[in-house]
Amino acid sequence: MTTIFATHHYNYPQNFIDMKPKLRRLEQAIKKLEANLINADTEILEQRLAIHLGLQVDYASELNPNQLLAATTTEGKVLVIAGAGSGKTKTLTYRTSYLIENGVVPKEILLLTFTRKAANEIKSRAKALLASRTADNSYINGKALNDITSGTFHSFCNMLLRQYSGLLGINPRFTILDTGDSEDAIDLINKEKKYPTKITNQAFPRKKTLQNIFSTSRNRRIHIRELIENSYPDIAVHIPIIEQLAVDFHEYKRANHLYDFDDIISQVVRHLKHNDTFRQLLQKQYRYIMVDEYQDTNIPQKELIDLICAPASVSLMVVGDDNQSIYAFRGANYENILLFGESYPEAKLIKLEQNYRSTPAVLDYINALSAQITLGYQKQLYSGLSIAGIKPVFRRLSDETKEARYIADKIIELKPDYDYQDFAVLCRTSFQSNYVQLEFMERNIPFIVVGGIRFIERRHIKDILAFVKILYNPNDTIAWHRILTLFKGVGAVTATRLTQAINADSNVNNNVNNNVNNNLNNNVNSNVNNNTFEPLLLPSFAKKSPQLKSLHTTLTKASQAESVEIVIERILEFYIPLLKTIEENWRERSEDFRVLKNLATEYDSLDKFLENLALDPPNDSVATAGEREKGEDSNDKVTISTIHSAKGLEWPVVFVNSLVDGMTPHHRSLSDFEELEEERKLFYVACSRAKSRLFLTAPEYFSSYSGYFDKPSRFIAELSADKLTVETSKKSINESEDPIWW
DNA sequence: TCAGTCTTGGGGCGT
DNA sequence: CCAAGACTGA
Repeated sequence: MTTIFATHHYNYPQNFIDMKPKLRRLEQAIKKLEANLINADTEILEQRLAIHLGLQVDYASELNPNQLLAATTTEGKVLVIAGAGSGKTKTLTYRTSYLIENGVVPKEILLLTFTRKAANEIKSRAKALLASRTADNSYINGKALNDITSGTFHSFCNMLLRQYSGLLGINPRFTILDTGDSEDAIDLINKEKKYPTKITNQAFPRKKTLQNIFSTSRNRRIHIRELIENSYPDIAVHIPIIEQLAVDFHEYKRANHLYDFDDIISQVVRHLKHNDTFRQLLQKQYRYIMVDEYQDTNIPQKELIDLICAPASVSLMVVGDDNQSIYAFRGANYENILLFGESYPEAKLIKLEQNYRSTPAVLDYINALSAQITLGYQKQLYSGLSIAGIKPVFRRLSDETKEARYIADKIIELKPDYDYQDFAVLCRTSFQSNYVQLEFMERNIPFIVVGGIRFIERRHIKDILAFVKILYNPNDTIAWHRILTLFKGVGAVTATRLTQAINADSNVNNNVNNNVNNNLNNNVNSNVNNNTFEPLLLPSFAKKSPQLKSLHTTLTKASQAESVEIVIERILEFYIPLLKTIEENWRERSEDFRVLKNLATEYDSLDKFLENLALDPPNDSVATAGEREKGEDSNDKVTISTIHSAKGLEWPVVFVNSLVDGMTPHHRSLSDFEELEEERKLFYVACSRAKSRLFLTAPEYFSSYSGYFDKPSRFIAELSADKLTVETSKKSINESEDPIWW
């Protein structure tokens, strides 16, 4: 095979520990399930549809044979391998409609996805499908679909915890800790406990590392000791303290009605295991379960599904693409999809391989990438298009700025044939989008940024939300701590004491409230008794800062507000003067508050507001949100996105930049076989977003504290040369010679 | 106990 | 290169 680069130039290290035993087990599971592959057999399908002659939707003519097979296979356990662009959402939509048309009660359907957007899309498309044909004598109304339970794993479990709080014996008024909140909590506990963390020269890990260890340990079911010994050997001396801290952290969250992202899933799993009534209730209610993006589930999520689907009578269809598992860093376990046949020996396998997205030239490239992935179900995407299209282009440029300039040039060059919204620039890290953003600003190319530093992670937004959290859950010690330490004169020690004093009070109030009524509805669901904040006024605390009295007044006023928006308004009256004293760019930051207030108008209760911000955070940049307010709401913009955020989307013209070995694949994943495979899949996801044009670019070098990188990405280097066009300033290259730009 | 200064160490993707 | 931690003086 002729590769693009002479391989002797590029010796990419490959010193992995022996993966063979693990790979062999996975291979066997795959092989076993491959034996249960079912293919569209027209005769059988016709029979299947003939039984229901009165169907409103013409499934057979609107779906291809395998899509039809998937949509009409309604019983048992099924894995659908849906390649990129193979009409996965369409298939799920038609399957939903088919279930309803066959008399399945919408309440019995559970649809789990990874983004709320995907869930809503399937539901609303199915609704439209049925509604559009119900003009005459229909027996079904699209509205019935509102009763389908759909959402992300997190929103589903969050709903269960609140709805069944009585049965589960928990307080439904919990608040959700995001990753940053969890880190703060861990730090706080660590400081309070005063464990001997400095007895050796080896520094005690930071809160971020600790949070990561705790989360990974839970999501991958690895004991902390083992995890540290394998992945963080430097800090092994601290294992006993870290293990103790994990216990403390857990108890702290339970005591204060705090749930982090992992708790939301894991606690439901725990209750499902131990509470027979709860488990049977769910098994009885959800008879038809569909799971999207199954390759990205983690162990607790898989357990959740397995527990509900344990009875043979519960129908389960999981859909995914093992080539696109790119979330191992947050605990996703790519083995779930590969071992499906091991969990369900009777399971059937269906494959969707016809691609409706890309031209044959692009498809040829992504099939070649797919072939480089070591492990997975057999698949070969094919196109129905007869025109080959244009091969992907690879271009190397001297640095990141030139790379951005090249992208801008190309967009301007192609603009006559496309709209701005037809272009996307996909970056490995959100940081890399900065160069592109700068260049686009200079060149007046309109753009929207997806992913990256998110709105709710900004300090001032988190501050405001901390006030709201207190009003909702006065036990939210993390929020209290955050607010109290804003004041001059109040530090960690005073904040902790004050928080404890308040907590002692509100715990009493809470217990009373819980026994009486879980559904307080007088105002915006505030859980606050007026005396909850009394400790702020105690002379011993009040003398520390005059702000504490104002805080008391503010919280009391806000707790009586009649809408979420007014709650925010009251908080801002207090907070903005404070912000002026701590941030020079307070004016700039204040812009964000308008966005926050706008968001608030969409909610009529504090819990929905907080819940949605935590579980489905807005990821638009504030710049775009501001423009939208000003009325510049043209959608004709180039998308700049991380590859992760681009999953599931498509554009006619796609640019993937930073294709230097060390950026893509990321240098932190080079020494681990599985992580490297995931990087490869990430590149596969990026390339398979393109419909007709794909541009791959790489700077000459990339240097950072972690090293100097100057080889082109191995993912490009290892492919046969005829799959893409290498573009140079002099047009094409002479294959026998090293081009000057190497 | 707080807050300001010095030092070290970590930097990725996101529900 | 920036942010989080350690140190230190008030």
